[in-house]
Amino acid sequence: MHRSLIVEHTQKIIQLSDVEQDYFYSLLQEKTLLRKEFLLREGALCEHSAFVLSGCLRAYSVDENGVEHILQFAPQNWWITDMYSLLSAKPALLNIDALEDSKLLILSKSNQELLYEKVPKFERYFRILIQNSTVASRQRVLDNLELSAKERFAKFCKTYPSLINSLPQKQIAAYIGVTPEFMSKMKAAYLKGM
Amino acid sequence: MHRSLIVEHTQKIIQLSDVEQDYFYSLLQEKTLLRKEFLLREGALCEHSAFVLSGCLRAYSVDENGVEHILQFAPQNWWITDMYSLLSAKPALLNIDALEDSKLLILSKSNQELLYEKVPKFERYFRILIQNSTVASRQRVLDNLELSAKERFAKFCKTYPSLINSLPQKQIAAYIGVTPEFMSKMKAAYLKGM
DNA sequence: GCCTTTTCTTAATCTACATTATTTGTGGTA
DNA sequence: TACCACAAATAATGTAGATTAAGAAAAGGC
Repeated sequence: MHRSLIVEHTQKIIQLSDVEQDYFYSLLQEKTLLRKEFLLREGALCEHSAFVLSGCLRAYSVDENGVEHILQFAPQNWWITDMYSLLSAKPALLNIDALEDSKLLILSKSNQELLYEKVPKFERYFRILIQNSTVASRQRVLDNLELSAKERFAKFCKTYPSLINSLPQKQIAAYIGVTPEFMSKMKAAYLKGM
Repeated sequence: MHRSLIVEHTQKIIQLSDVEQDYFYSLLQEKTLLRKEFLLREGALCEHSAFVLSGCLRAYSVDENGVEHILQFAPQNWWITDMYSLLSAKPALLNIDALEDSKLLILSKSNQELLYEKVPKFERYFRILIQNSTVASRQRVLDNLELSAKERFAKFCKTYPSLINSLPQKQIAAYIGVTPEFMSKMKAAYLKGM
């Protein structure tokens, strides 16, 4: 069942034979992460990517005042990693931890390279995922430049309707770039306007 | 000479035979863009990527108040496109124009697909470029969340020292996300502190 | 089912940066 | 040589969102 989730995900992008599917799956390692447990800590070397089978993770950094800023949420069917550390082999700038108990499939960097070598189609699979990720993060840069906090909040609600109800409000505040206090204020104003 | 610039660029990432180089180059089309001329306008379909041989381009969007926000500068040896429009075949959200007279090599979407098919190594080439672009834009999201305008300015100076002197100050302001007036103020304070 | 910890709300005050307006400098061109 | 469009500097005023502080509500752990 775990297997079918990730296989379905790849099949949306590339066509794999049964043998290729088996080989891919053999390179993955199951892992359970409890709420608040870390997959990666700032300063460590990131040597894996993780595919989320259930639960939800987040990637974030902590600024000099101890405030957390969230780069990415990873609910079911999302990949998450510190791509900077993974590619450059330098210490991670990000923390990755679980917002709730989660099940993962781990792909190590070396297995990923093996995969590219043995099944070159995966170059395409990951290229397309990364393309989508680039489009999204570039759009987010623009959103931060041109939208007000209220507009970013409204856009988040529209883009990730399922996350709005499943995540603590303060986590969403740390994603859209406002304090929890201001987030609460915005939400109150938003509800009043309905 | 134009040819050697882009060939050198690919050779840093993948190894190509002479035949493959020739084939790649045959899919490219030279183009000159004068200062202020557009490569792409918001609302149009983006069907190309461009490699900059000389000069400098920028990708930006215009908000509801008519203010420009710059997503990317593309000086020599950079690729630029509206990846969202290119991939989704939906109208572009970005404008791309030249900040100075520029020479480009254009790769059409259909030629890029042909290239992937004929020389699969290019899957790797573009995957790696896009990975780097993702890392950079994700880091920029974090910078916008956790750094003050002054810190973003200082970081820009460190990251793109050559652009600081070649670009108008107001373009840099539109990139780091402040008004030209505040940019001027910051610069004065920055110079006083030296 | 209780206790602890975390999350959310409200409100007063504060500040980084925007807005508006005016002035000065500068390369292109007629 | 003067003109014009555009880039940059300076300064007064305005505001979105931060900070601080406190109490209320909800959720997790045992």
